[in-house]
Amino acid sequence: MKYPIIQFIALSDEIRFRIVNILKQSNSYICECELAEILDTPQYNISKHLTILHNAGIIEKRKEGRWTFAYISKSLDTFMAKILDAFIRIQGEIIKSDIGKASRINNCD
Amino acid sequence: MKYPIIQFIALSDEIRFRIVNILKQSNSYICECELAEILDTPQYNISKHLTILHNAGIIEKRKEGRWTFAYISKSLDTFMAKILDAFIRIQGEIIKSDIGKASRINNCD
DNA sequence: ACTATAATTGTATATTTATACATATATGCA
DNA sequence: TGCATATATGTATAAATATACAATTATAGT
Repeated sequence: MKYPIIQFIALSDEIRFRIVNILKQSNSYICECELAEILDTPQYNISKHLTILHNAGIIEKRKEGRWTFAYISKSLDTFMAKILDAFIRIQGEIIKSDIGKASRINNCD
Repeated sequence: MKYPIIQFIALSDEIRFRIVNILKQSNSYICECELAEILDTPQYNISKHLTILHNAGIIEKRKEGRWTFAYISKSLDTFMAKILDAFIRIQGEIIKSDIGKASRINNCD
């Protein structure tokens, strides 16, 4: 792939976009199993989507015991963070849901 | 589709991303046949991709005689324009090509 | 060691998407 | 009218992607 569209590909799937939205809006790191519950999809599905998001540099993973927590990449280029900020803010009306269902959430830092 | 990912889908294809890149960097409107030449792909392919980009609100079309000129949507939400600006600028090193091949180009306004 | 939970990975299937091909429409000009 | 150019569209195929299923690894607690 010659052109840098990997981030757009990563965000062009509804489940992946919702994952990013949840992580961004909650400003937390959330474990995989929790995402599976919130998004009502099998855990292996989340696992594969997280890999795609991670390869695009959008999220990071942190393993703690049995859990793998995902969070928005801190080393994410500023521009990409701004893109996500702007996009989520502007489209906010439509994507307000998904937040508030999570219990196994930790604040970042 | 519940979540607003239509723009990401539109930009997640290499040919479509290159079309947008060409239109943005040239700041012009370019006819479909020219895009087909530049991108070395059949005309019907460009036609279908332009439809997808148009439906996502990213480009507009203007018909003049036999030609259909495409250009970056002027009514495009500011945030989306900024997203594209930022993305293309930052990734610029990789996507400098494609520009300069076009002959049937008109300046916007 | 055993069990339960969380995550990962490989493969197979289903779905989606892009492309190829054929054809149709529309315009401009001789 | 006839012909060339530019675009659009319907359908079929090929390619890519997401999902389902099965099996495996890893960790924590009993």
